[in-house]
Amino acid sequence: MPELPEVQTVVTSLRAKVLGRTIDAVDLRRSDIVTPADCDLPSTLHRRTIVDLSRRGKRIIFHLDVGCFYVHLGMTGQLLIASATDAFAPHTHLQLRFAARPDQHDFVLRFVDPRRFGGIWWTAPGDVPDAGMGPEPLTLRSAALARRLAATTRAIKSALLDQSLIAGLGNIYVDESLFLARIHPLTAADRLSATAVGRLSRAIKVTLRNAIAHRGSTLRDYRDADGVQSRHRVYDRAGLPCRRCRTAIVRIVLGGRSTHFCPKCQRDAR
DNA sequence: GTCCATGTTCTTTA
DNA sequence: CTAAAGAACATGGA
Repeated sequence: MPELPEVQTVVTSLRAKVLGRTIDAVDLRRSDIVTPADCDLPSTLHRRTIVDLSRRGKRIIFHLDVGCFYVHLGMTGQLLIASATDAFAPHTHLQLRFAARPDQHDFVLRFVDPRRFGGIWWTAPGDVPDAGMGPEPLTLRSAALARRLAATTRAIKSALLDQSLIAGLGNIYVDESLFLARIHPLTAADRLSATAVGRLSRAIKVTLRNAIAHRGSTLRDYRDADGVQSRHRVYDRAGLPCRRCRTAIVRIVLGGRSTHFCPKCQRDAR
C-alpha cells in the first residue's frame, strides 16, 4: 500500500514508538533485500539509537546516531510492530528488536514483503538518503513544477510517475490528480499551459493531503467486503460513471501502467 | 491455467 | 550521445 500518503501514515504511526529507542538485536532473515549488498546490516545497526524517523518521497528514513538507513515498501512491503514472541508471518525479511524500557514494553519491528520489490538501503554517514530524488510534491511551487515539466516531451502521466521529476506520486494518485486538474494523461508534459500546471500543482496537493487525512481510517478500518466506498474518483473505476459527469471512466495502458480517466472531463488536447 | 497488481531498474529502441 | 519505451523482477489474488 505504498504511495506518499501511505508511507506518511506509516511514518506518523511509527514515529513515537521508535524515536529514541536503541536497536537491541537484528534478525536479517533474507540478506538480499539489503543494498549495498556488502553492507553488514546486523552489525551496522546493532546497539544504534534511532534519533529521527522521516519520509522522503516513498522512502521511510531511519536516522541513527551514526548514518541512516531507509526502507522502501515497493509494492507489497509492510513495517509492522509485533511482540518478540509473535510467530513470523511468511516473507518476513528483517526484524529489529528494541530493548524494554521502564515506560514501554519491549517490541519488535518487522519488514514483510512478499514480492520483494521493496528493501532496505544503508546510507553511510556523509551521504544523503535522497540522492537523485525530485522535490516533495506538497511543498513544490507551481512555477517550479512548470519548469520541470517543460523539460520533457513525455506524456504527463509518465512524467509524474518519474521519481526524479517529482517524488512520492504513484499510479493511483497520478490518475486522481490528473482527473482533479482535468488534464488528459496523454498530454505532452511540455505542452501544458501555465494555467493547467497551476491546476495540476493544486490538484496534487489536494489529492495527497486528502489521502493522508483519510489513510488512518479508510484503509485500515474498512474492508472491501464491507462495501467500502472507494475514495478514488477514477482509479480502478473503468466503465463506472464519472463522479462529475456520469460519463464512463476509460482505462488505457500508458507506459505499461493502467491509466484511468474521464474522456469528457479530461479532454485530449493533442 | 490466465491476467493483473500501489514500484523501480535495467535493457532496448529511436 | 540522450530520451523514451519496454521488459524484467516475485508473489498472490481474482
